[in-house]
Amino acid sequence: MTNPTKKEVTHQRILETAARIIRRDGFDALGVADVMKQAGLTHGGFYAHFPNRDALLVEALDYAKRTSANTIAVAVMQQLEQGVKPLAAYIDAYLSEAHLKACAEGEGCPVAALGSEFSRQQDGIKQEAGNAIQVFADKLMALSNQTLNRADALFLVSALTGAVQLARNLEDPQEVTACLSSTKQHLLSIVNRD
Amino acid sequence: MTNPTKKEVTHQRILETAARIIRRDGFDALGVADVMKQAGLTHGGFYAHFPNRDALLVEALDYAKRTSANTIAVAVMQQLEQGVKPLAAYIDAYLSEAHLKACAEGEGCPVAALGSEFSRQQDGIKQEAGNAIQVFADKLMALSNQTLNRADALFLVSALTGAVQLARNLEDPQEVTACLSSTKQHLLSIVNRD
DNA sequence: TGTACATCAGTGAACGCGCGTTCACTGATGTAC
DNA sequence: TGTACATCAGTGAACGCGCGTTCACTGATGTAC
Repeated sequence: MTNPTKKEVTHQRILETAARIIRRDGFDALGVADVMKQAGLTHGGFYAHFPNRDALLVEALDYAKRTSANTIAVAVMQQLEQGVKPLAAYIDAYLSEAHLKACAEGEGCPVAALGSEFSRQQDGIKQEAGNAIQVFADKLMALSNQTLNRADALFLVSALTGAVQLARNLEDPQEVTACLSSTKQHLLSIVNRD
Repeated sequence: MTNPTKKEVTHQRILETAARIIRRDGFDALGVADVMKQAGLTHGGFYAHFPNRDALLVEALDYAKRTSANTIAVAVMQQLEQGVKPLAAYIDAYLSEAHLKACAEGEGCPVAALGSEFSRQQDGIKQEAGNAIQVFADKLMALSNQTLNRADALFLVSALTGAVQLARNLEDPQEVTACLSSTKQHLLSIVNRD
């Protein structure tokens, strides 16, 4: 792990900016000039970092996948200290208002933020999306101490992402809470059956 | 119900085309010239039917909401004749490979097809989306003979749409089946607890 | 240590293209007498 | 029933604008001797 060059630092900053934009505004909303401007650069330099816009999208999704875990990890840690089981803690954190807010700001789970857009993107994005889902399912299985099988893990992924997405589309705050807590309750009761 | 004018017939055809495009390719992918061409017209005439592109998107989503039920209704009917309970039949049809295919062709449930895009669109779309979710939840409650409360109906909506979305993002056919059948199993067991 | 030159990272003007929108026009349908 | 005119539904050329991409250039950093 040698010191990163100036260019590598800039590259990371562009990625970080792009990862936020695609999660907050969607793939189509990302403009080359816009990303560069938000990263404090001018648009011309973009092609020294990426061959084209498509390549940035793929790298940005990968970056989002690798870093979005952090937001939730903090909340999980807090619960673990209180003796809550790891998987239950994760479910609780994923379905929290804090994660909902993070999503709106482009810092939440990319599967929830972009779930319905993956299938319309270039192959590279579809592959990254597939990988993100695998990683997500693997993490849930690991948190369950391997008591969860793959099919059930996929169910959990779909229920978690579906709930966050639906909650974001409800205007009434009471219904948002109802959707989140109802999902939390059902998933925990399934998970606690060991 | 008087005879529709020629213009009204054309208007419907544009809507039908647009409803398919937005569900198959997303809101951003809909181009005015493209819709008109697919509807057998030239782009110039568009503005005699809609004030602008945004207005078409809203009307098209409304149209999608009103008509997407048909695809599933057929499958539900078949099961009802075999004595399956209405809500169970609906869940089974919604999580079928047939519905997955319909989604890919722009004829499936708009909430599953566009779930992660609603929150980034104009207010009119957000309202239509909110309404589509309400209608969806109401339908599930009606099918359950009102044994389902609103919070649980919202959970079902999120789990159903989440599962279809996730299934569409999995490449491995075995995992697609695993995701769908695992969700089916869990939801039915929740629903059958009456 | 100082000078000359090469490389690096980023700038900003310019391009081509697609898309939403406008508008003058046309051919077909309907209405008045 | 036939003629004259108005309205309707759609056509296609043209516009302005934004966006992805290219490229000649610049100032800063590093290297050779």
